[in-house]
Amino acid sequence: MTIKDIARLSGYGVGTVSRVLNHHPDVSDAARERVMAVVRQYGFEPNSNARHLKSQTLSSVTVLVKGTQNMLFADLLERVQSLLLDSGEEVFVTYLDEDADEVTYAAQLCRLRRPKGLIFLGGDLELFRSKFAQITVPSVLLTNSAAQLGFGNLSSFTTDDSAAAACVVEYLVSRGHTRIGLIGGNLSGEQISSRRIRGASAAMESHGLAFSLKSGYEPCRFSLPDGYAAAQRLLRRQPDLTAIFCMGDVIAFGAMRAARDLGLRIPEDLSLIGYDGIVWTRYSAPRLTTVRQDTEALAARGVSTLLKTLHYDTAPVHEVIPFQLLEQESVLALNG
Amino acid sequence: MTIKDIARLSGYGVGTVSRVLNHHPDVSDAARERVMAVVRQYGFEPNSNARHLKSQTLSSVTVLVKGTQNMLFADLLERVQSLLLDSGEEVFVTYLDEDADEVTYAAQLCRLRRPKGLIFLGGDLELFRSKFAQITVPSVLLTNSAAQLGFGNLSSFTTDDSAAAACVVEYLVSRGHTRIGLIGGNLSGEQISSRRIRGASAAMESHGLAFSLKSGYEPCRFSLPDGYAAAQRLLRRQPDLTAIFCMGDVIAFGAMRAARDLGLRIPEDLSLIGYDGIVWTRYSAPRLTTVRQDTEALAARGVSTLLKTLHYDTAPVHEVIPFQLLEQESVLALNG
DNA sequence: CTGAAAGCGCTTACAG
DNA sequence: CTGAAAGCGCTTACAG
Repeated sequence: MTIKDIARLSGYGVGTVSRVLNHHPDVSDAARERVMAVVRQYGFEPNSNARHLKSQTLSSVTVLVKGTQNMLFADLLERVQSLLLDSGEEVFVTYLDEDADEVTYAAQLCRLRRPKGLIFLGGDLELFRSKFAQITVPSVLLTNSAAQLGFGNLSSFTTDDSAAAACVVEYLVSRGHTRIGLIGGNLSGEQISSRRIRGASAAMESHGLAFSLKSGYEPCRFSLPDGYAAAQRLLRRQPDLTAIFCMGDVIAFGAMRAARDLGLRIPEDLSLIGYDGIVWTRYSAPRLTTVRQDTEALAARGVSTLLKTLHYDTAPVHEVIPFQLLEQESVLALNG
Repeated sequence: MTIKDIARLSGYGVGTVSRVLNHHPDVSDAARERVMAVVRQYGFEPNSNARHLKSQTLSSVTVLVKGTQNMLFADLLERVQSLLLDSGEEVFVTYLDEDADEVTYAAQLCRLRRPKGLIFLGGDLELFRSKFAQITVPSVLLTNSAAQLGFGNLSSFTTDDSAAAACVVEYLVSRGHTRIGLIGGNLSGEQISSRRIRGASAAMESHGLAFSLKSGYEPCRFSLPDGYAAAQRLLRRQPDLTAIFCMGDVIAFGAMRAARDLGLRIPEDLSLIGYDGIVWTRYSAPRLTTVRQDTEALAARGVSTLLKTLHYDTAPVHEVIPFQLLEQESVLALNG
C-alpha cells in the first residue's frame, strides 16, 4: 500500500494525496475528504524513509541520556518523552555511558539519522565547547548551562548547581556540622557535578572550615555500588566526619548502606544529604534530605523551547530553574 | 556529500561505491581500497533513509519497554542495548505506559519505521494472542512466555513466575508465616504479574491457608507511590498479616515505607518479600529478600536469539531462565 | 569486476 | 485546486 494506491483508489493524483497527508492548505475539501476516507479505510501510513528522503526534512527528536543508573534522568526522560509525544513528535532515545563523549556521538547521529532536534540529558560543557560546532540542528541541554558557550542552536536549562551546593553546606553548618565530606561526580572536565563540588568546597572555605579536596572528597559514578565504595573509602580515611554531602541521591543511598555496614546510624552517627530529589528520597528510611531539582519545570521548559526553535528561528534560551532544599530526616542537628 | 561525490572522487561508478560500502564480494581490491580511502578522507556516512528506501531493508532493532518505573526493565534495557550495540545493531528505545497496548503500538511502528526486529520488555499475553499476527518481523518477548501462542516469529524468555511465587510462599510458610498478603500487578489480562499472583494463591491454598484474593490481595502499578497506597489499604483491612509478598521490588519498597508509617518495624512486626532482584534490594535497610530474576541471562539469550532469527530463518525459541530466592533481611522467622 | 539505468515511495516546484 | 514529472540518495538486476 503506497501513496500511488491511495491515488488510484481515491481518483486523485499522487500530488494531491501527498498534499492532503501533509495538511497542505491548497486542497479542496472534496479531495481532502475523499482521500482521507481511503487512507482511513486501508489504515495507510506513509513510508517514513521515503518521506524524509525527498523532503530532506528531518526525522524525529532524539534524546541522549548520559548515564543509565541516574534516576534523575529516568524521571526527566519520562516527562520529556511524554511532552514530546503529546506534541506529535516521534522520539528516539539513546543511552550513553556516564563517561561517554555525547557530543561526538550526537554529531555522528546527525549525519546518519538526521534528527530534527536533540535533547541532552546531562552533558560535559568541555565537550560541548570543543565539538558542538559541528552540530547544526536545534538542541537543548538539560541540567547544565550552556549560556557561556554562545552557540546559536543550543538552549539550556539547569539548576544553579553551585548555589544549591552552597545552600547545602550552609544548611549543614547551621545544624552545627563542621566536619563535612563530599562524595560523587567528577572534577575532570565540566561534568554536571563539578560545579556542585566547587560550590560546596567554596562554601566550606568561606565558613573557615578545614576542607581539602584531597582528603575530604571522593569522586565516583552515579550508581549505588559506586556510592557505596566511595563512602567506604572516605569514612575510612576521615572517620570523624559528622556529615557527607553526596552529589546525587543514588550515590547517597549507596553511602547510607556503606555507613551502616561500618556500624554507623543515620542520622545519629552520620548525617547524609543528597542531590536531585528523586522519588526514592521520600520512601527511604530515613527519608533523605536533598536538593530537589524541579524536573517538571526542566522538562517542560526544555521541550517547549525545543519545539519553538524547531518551528521558528528563535534565539537560544538559557534559564536557571529554582531548586528547593528538601529537609527530611537524614540530617541531625548537632546544636539543637 | 553523497555516494555520487565519492564515485567522482574515486574515479569509480556509484554502483561500485555502493558495493564497497555494503561489503559486497564482487569488487576488486583496488576499487575497494580506493573507494574506502575517499570515504575515510571525507568521513562519508551513507544516508540511512535512502539506503532503506530502495533496499526495503529494515532499519534498527526496536526495544519496547512497558512501564517506566520498573527498575527491572531499566536493568534489562541497559544490558540489551549494550549487547545489541556490540553486535553493530542500531537500537531504538520506546517507553510505553504499564497499561498501554504494546502490540498495537508495535504494529504501527512496523508500518512506519520498518524495524528489523523487536524486543518487548514486558507484555500482556492476551494482547499478543489477539493482535500479534499482524507483526511479521522477528521478535523476542522478555519476562513472559509466548510458548503457548505458537507464532513463528516470536521467541520468549522468562522466569517461571508461577513456580517462583510458589517458592516464595513455601519459604514464608517454612518460616512460620500463615497470614500472608499479596500486593501488586494486575489480574486482568495476562500481565506479567498474573502468573505470580495465581502461583502464590495456589500455593497458599495447597497449604490450607485461609486466603481469598478479595481480602488478601491488592492490585497496583509498579511504582513506589502505588506500592505505598496498596500496602496501606491492605494493612488497614488485614492488620494481622505477618508477611506481605509484593509482585515487584519497587512495590515492596513502597510497602516498606507504608508499613513504617503505620508504626510497624520490618521485619520484626511485618515481613516483606519482593520480586525481581533489582540492585536496590542489596542496598536498603533491611536488605530486601526477593526473587532474583537472572537479567544477565534473560538479556543475553534474548539478544542472541533475536540476532539469530534476524539472519537465518530459525524456529522461535522459548526458554525458562532459572530464578533464585535471594534470602536477605526482610523476613522474620516466626518459628525460629 | 564494473557502469549505466531503473526504481524504492514520497515531495514539490512547475504548469495549467 | 490539481496533475505530470523531476528528483531525493541509495541499491540492484542487467549487460558487458
